Amino acid sequence: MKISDRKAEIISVAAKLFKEKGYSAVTMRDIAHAMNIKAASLYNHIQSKQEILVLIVIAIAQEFTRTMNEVVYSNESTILKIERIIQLHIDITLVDANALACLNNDWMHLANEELSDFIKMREDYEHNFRLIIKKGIDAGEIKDLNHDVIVFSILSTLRTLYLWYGKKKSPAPAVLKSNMIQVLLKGIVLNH
Amino acid sequence: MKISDRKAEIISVAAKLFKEKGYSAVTMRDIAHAMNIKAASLYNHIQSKQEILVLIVIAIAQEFTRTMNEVVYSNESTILKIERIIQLHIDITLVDANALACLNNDWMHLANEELSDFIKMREDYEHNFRLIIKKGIDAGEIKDLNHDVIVFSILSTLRTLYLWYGKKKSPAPAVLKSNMIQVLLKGIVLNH
DNA sequence: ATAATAAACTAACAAGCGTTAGTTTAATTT
DNA sequence: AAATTAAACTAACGCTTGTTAGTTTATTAT
Repeated sequence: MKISDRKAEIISVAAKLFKEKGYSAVTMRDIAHAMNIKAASLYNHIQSKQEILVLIVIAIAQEFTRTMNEVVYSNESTILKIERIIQLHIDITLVDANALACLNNDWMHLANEELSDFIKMREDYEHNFRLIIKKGIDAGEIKDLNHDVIVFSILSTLRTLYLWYGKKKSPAPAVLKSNMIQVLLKGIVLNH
Repeated sequence: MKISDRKAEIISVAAKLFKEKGYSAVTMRDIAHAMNIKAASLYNHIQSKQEILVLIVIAIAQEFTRTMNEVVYSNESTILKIERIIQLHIDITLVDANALACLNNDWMHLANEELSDFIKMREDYEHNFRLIIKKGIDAGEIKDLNHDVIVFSILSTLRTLYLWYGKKKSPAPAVLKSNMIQVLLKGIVLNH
């Protein structure tokens, strides 16, 4: 089941519109108009509006899941694991900020297996990240603060990166990464 | 122009539904059904679906604006200013998590003056927070890192607090505050 | 040249949308 | 008791929604 160029184009255009107005507020006629065709013509390439959302969201969710599974049980230090998760979010933000917006805002409009699959993946992702933090605390690498506060402070920053970094892509990715490591791991106050 | 109890109830119920599915996906019949009345009956209390959104979003946006204006030019230290902003977000999250979700996800469905007013308020808020950070860096209180990274790392954490803290309200607000100050200002790595 | 295919089109559908008009019911005020 | 009011109701409106059916057009393969 390969995805044709035209189908990929529809998905890309739809993702951009979904980011701007949300899945429910975007009509098939909106998507068609953005491609200079009629709404009915979209159905030569896709099966339904739902399918577009599924293809946008699930692909990215799987990419997050795959890398997280690779990181969580590796032999690296906690710091290095977190750095790899930061890198993961930056990479995906650079490649597909629009799809990330859909994943964050429109996942609840998935249905049936896709909805439960997504929720499972999201729960696992948070669970694994919490595991990394827990082990870091046990190993004396991370401060013993409330786990939720640590987990969601970092995750929410990474998850909403697309909101401000998606458009301008400044500073350069490498600078962004090192700055985020500084801010998220070592804080922002100067100790003198 | 006072808001009657019943009108407030509609706004509250709507905010909860908007949080779950987004403004566009929630119908007037959904809201009515959640109140055990018919959709047409809602119009005895409100003028339109739009008005509900406006009342939810603008009230909270103004509260953020008011406190930020109070903080930004005060004579406190940068650290204390940031702590007051953290407190502000925690307070509003505790009182009205649903409305915060609307503000974050559905503001783009505002129209006309309300839309431009909101965008102005949001820009001003970010601008003022950036100003706090800048002055903190100049004063040698804050590390000289990329301003956007600092601003959005903190803001995105505060803005999405409702996602995980809204329901459980654990840890207690005071603990949450001190932990967030720790994490956001001093980082999470142990230095030995 | 002919056939086959991909991808656009027009027209229309049933369902759902926000909203309005007019009416009924029940509580409160005079 | 009568009048007023608040807040529900039924019924319907014009419009938009996602989607289907059948047709036309242009490109590619034989």
